[in-house]
Amino acid sequence: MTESTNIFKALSDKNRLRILKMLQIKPLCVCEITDVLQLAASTVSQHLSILKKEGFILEDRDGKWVNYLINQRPGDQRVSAIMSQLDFWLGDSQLIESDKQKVKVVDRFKVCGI
Amino acid sequence: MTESTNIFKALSDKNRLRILKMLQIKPLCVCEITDVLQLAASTVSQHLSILKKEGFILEDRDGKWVNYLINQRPGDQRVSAIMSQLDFWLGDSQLIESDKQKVKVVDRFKVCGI
DNA sequence: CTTATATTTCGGTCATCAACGAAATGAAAT
DNA sequence: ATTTCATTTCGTTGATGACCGAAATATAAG
Repeated sequence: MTESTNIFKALSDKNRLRILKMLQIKPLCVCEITDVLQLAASTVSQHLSILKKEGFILEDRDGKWVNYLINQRPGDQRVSAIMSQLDFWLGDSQLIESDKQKVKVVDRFKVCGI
Repeated sequence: MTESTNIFKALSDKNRLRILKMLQIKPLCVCEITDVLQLAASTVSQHLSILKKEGFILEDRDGKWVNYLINQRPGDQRVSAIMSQLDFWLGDSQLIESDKQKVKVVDRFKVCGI
């Protein structure tokens, strides 16, 4: 009996919304996201697993890295609806802007393995 | 410093979604909602206050009753967007259908003051 | 094969939230 | 004014969730 998950619950966490916005810039690996959000890698991994389970993102292993990226063809129409207008749902905050800047310059060879 | 509330958080609770669906049938007072959801009146009151704060619903006092109803002109565009297609966001479950039936026959003069 | 790095899983802590009953408030009826 | 009923507010409890560090896993490099 697959309990139908509430799609809003996956989006009720601010850091998960931040991750979605970051991935709209470009695919990122866990440690890059960790560096921007300043959270433990295990925490970020948990958030990513929730977003993946709901169909918002996909993972793509590349050697020892796992890249996460926006799912361009989600099975759930509601997911497409939200992702196509994420700015509308989110509103642009100072924090999101700051994340964007960091994502643009983040370099996994510098921030990983610290 | 009005902390911008996450609109998804207000919708992340199943019982609050049930309430919104019920109010789409007709305005209801607290004890009617209490009767359908089978929750304590204080709990229902709390849910209603959250939905009201986010602009989903309005209250309209009528003597000793307080009727709650869908806000037809929400200030927040996201609220209108969700409410105009609530079925799309929610999906129709067995539980929601059952709530609808109960709402149609509920009578405040019978269920209140028990 | 061993080491190093990236990630996930696990176990635990702390904060948040839904739920309740009791007490307080609001509004009518007696 | 007092009682009655609907609702809200308050204080508490139990469940859920975000977070962390440590241990386990996966992959690449030496």
